[in-house]
Amino acid sequence: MLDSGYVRGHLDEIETMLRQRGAQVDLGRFRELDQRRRALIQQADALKQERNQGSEEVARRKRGPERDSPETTALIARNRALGEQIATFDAQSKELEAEFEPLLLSLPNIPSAATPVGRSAADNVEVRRWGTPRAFDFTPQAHWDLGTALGILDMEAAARVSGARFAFYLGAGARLERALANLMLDMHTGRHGYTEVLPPSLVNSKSLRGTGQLPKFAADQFKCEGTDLWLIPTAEVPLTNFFAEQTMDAAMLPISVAGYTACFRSEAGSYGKDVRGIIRQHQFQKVELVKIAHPAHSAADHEQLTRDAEAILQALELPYRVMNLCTGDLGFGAAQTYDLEVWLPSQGEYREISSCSNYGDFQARRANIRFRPAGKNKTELAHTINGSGLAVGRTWIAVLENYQQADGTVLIPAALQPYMGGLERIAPA
RNA sequence: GGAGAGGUGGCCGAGUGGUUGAUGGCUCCGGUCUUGAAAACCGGCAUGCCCGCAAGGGUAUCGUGGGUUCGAAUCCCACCCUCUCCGCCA
Repeated sequence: MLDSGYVRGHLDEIETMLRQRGAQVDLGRFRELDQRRRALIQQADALKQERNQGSEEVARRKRGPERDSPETTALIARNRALGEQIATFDAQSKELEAEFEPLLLSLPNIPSAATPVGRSAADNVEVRRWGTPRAFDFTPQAHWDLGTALGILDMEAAARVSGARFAFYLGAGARLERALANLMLDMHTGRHGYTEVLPPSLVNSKSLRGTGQLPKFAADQFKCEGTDLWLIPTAEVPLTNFFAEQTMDAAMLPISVAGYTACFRSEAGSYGKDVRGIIRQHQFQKVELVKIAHPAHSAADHEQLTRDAEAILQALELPYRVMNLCTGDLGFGAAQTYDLEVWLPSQGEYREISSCSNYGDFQARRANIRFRPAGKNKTELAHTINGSGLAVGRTWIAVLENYQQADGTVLIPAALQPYMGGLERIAPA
């Protein structure tokens, strides 16, 4: 969420920003509601002041000889009348807030200066590249063919049991998922200084509002019928909201947490080539990294978190590149985002496997995440940063496709073998 | 799920209708003292919104939402959460 006073003072700038994002938001409506709202507040507050002074006067009289004088009675009557006027104003105010607040909550974050201006993913800027895509002397298979033939992936069963966009992982396939998650968590907690957190998979709507999924993106989430509970679309939601309504000591920043969870996204619709396989699922597993940062250091912390995610790809020896997302491709709440894209041989291109974003104070303002600067008593909004470290399902795909052999077997990357009970190769059962 | 107790500021903890945004303590910040530190002492220390260049002023907030009242942290209702006991369960 943006600061409403800031928006008021920077309408032109915000308009430019929205255009660069390709967003459609009616700022004229904002201006109108904001003006009416402030006028209403001024009138109501003036009446409330009058009433409060009246009540104090009544209290004073009640203690003295005038306690039941006609003047006192008249004063009480006048206050009652004021109360009725105030009630009218408050009702109007409430109605107006019901439109104003969602409008404010639906404004996306302002891209940071480090974010390139552009229309779409085609305008994202490549920052660096690691590894070289392997040269195949045979036509590499897609992960769904490989996985099905190896008996480690069963999408037909998932369609019967759950529906489209779910998967069963079997045998070495299930183990591979678990091994990847363990490798990632071990590296992040052991070498990168993150504290492991196992959060709830269901959160309330307040938390989703805190991280920015609500109110705008309700349709992308799964909600549990008859409750205020939602399946988390990413561990970012519980991990970030863990710090909601909290005031951190500046000396503790940045706070780094990592969690492995299932993620649930409704994402109903068609995605071209992604309708096949497990690139896009209603449920996938992910290791998520979250940092609560000092505003002065959040850019550096964002870089570090991105490097931490990259370290996993390097450990697995998977070729990837880092993209600095342009304004047109930037997520709703992000000020700057680095996407990590892993090489997928069957598609002959780099595909997103992690998204590392600095949110600035956008989420912190919604969730009220504060810190107390050293030497000061005043608290300030913290910055929040998060990123996948990594999306385990897509890492599973990358391992299968990049390590496949001509005979249809898949070699296990050296770093992963200890997590696979020493298994060096996945072959048909 | 049932019964009981309770939710107050960064933390602990007073406060059952009228200078209570809230006593006191702790933490923290500034200062005095000290070679330095500690201790002691003095002062300061919640947040949102509105007006204001600012100083400052106003308003709202004692789990959340309603209600009663001239006036609510205090009374009433609903909901949420925590704790204790029971039930159920991995």
